[in-house]
Amino acid sequence: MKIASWNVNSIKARLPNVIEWLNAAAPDVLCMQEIKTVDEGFPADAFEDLGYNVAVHGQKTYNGVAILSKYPLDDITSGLPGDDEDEQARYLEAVVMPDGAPVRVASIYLPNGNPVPGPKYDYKLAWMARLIAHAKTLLAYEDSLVLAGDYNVIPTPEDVHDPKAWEGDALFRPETHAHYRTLVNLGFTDAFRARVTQPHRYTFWDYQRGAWQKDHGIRIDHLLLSPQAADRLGDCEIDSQVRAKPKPSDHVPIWCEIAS
DNA sequence: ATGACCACATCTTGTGGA
Repeated sequence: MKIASWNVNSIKARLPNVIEWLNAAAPDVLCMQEIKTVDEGFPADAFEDLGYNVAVHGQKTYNGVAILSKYPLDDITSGLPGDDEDEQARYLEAVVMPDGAPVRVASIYLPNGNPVPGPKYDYKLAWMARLIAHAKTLLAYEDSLVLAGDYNVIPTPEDVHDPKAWEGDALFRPETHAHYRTLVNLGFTDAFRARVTQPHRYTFWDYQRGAWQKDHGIRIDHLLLSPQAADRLGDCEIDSQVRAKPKPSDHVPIWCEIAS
């Protein structure tokens, strides 16, 4: 099963790009982030026409996540558990059954957290703490689990063009790294790093300052695998060339294969 | 040339993104 994650930065602005990529890459599952629309505004028909089932957790203007799947989507959870007051649509989870064995998939849009310090950074760290707590629950199921999404975390200095320029940023701060390591150390495998050791491979290039042309990027979109999924990991790649298309998102898709 | 983006809202400018 091929599973992908892509922060599309508005599904309405990006629909042609997303359809073109789906036709070329043919993932079985696509987790999308920053769809920037309510559920009713999501172009589900366009994806159903391509053979996908659709689950959406939308929000007006900001955030919003979705999952497309060639297989039916069951046991759907909308919103990250742990805070009933949290209105932001940043988490959607579902179970797919490609061949009799369940694969649980989550589409994650982790808060950016800038500026630091401030309430946005406090929210980021609190959100990460909730994700850690929920991930513990999910790992206890001992099924294949893929936490896919835009983590807004640059894991190491090798994952950014100019580490010095990012010192103190919410994506690269020590507290951010500590939370991210706590999550990974629950037993997850970073699918990309399990397959590609080459440094300076990125999933995001800013629209500004010619970042794409200069390859000034950051690696912040990640596929975290439970042990059961990691045991079945095949290829993992970043489809960087998507960034060179007309009207691109500032993020590109990352995908991996999970064998049956 | 030391700058340069993009998407959304009900808008001609501010906010948010990373």
